[in-house]
Amino acid sequence: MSSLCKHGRNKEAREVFDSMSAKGQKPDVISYSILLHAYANEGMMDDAMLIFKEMTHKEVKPNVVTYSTVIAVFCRMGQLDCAMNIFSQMINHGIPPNEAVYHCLIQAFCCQGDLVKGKELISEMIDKGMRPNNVFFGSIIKGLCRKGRAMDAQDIFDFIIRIGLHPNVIMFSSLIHGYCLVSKMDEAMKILHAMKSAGLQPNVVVYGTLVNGYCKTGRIDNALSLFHEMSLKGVKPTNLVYKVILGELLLAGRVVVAKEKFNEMVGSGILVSAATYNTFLSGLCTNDCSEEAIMLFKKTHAGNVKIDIRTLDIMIAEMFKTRRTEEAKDLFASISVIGLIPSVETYHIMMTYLIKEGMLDDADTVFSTMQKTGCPLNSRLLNYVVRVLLERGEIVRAGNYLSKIDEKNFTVEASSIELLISFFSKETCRKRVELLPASISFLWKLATIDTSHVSLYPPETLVLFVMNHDGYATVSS
DNA sequence: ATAGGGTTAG
Repeated sequence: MSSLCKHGRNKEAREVFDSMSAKGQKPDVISYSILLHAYANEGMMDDAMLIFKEMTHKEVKPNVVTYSTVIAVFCRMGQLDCAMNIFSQMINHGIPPNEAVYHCLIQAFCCQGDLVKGKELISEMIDKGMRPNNVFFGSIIKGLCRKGRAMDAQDIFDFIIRIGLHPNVIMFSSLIHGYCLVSKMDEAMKILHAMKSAGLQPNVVVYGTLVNGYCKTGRIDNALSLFHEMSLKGVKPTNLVYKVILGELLLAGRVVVAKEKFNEMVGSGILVSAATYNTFLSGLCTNDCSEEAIMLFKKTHAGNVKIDIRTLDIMIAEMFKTRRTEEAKDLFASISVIGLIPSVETYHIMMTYLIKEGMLDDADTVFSTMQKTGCPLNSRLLNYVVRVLLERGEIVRAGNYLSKIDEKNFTVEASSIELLISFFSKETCRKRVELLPASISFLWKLATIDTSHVSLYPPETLVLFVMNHDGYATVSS
């Protein structure tokens, strides 16, 4: 039964359980507890409670594990009063609660109830001779911090120091993270100092948390100085810390420093993830350093720098933007050679730029390749393609992609409709409306009626056309 | 069989 439950096969476990009863065997406390726990784990709280009730009927005495599981069930459902009832019940039945039971309750009271009651229970368990450890408190502090309750986490933190425990690096970093989450960077820094005073050496997670916190609050120079302090202390920044700081530097337009940091990272020999590399490359591009990005990309293929499909997306787009159409096409062609798979985004970039370059047949070829490879089509791509085609006056091709939208039951986005309307409002283009697929061509009349928010078309079929505020057009009759 | 630590994710 135990192994069945472990593999999520609760139904079979239940069958084993039932067959035991059928054979006249009386399931023991452990069997009941296993089943109870399995149900609780799957969120089937009602079934779990039925098992618990069944035990009392069959006169199987719940033990500490059974109670603990039931208490956990109530705590998870946020029914703390019920949890406390079970807690009293077990004490009345002469079963002393253990650490697991206290942990459940304390965690629940601290994170979703009364902090004072939580602390009361902590004192109670200490009085009973149990020594809650750092792991135990760590999860409570994390739970509070996750909810943005850094001050309450601090309260518990101070409390455990008062009762003579020594928080470790992990607990300090949890609390620091808690303050970072609510943008209280000064408080977070106080904790860093407290940590140093306690004789603990901040590690890369602590520094990384703070660097990230400073970045997210726009205090990039503070982030940089911590970054510096970290290196001085011999704490090696990880790829992720670099990613955070590079992203932020480039967002702030600090290209020179970003380049320094990038070179430093590559030079240090750590593995540079594709995500970090992409952050750097796209940051360069948004800071008008496309040429540099392209040069870098061409030389950094090997070594400790990883690439992924997103890297190629960025570079293909950049090559188009810098009029390197052939190189863009070559790069696209090389994707499968490198062993990567183009994403919808890749196809999106290829098609829209090819159309903008007037290479319409190439764009169609890319589209059919996409269909052949089974890459899932999305509405955004089709709408985008329709718009760039319309902008070039390519009605027939736009019509083809509009039919695809229809076929797939996607929505024609409001901006696509707007473009259709403004295109066909031009006297010279009006007649070309018949080049559109029938399902779409009705739109041209809209242009002559009303292009604002609500229009009625055509009067004889009463079709209501509404431009939603979320940017989608809906047509209903 | 019960509770059960940390930072950044296009």
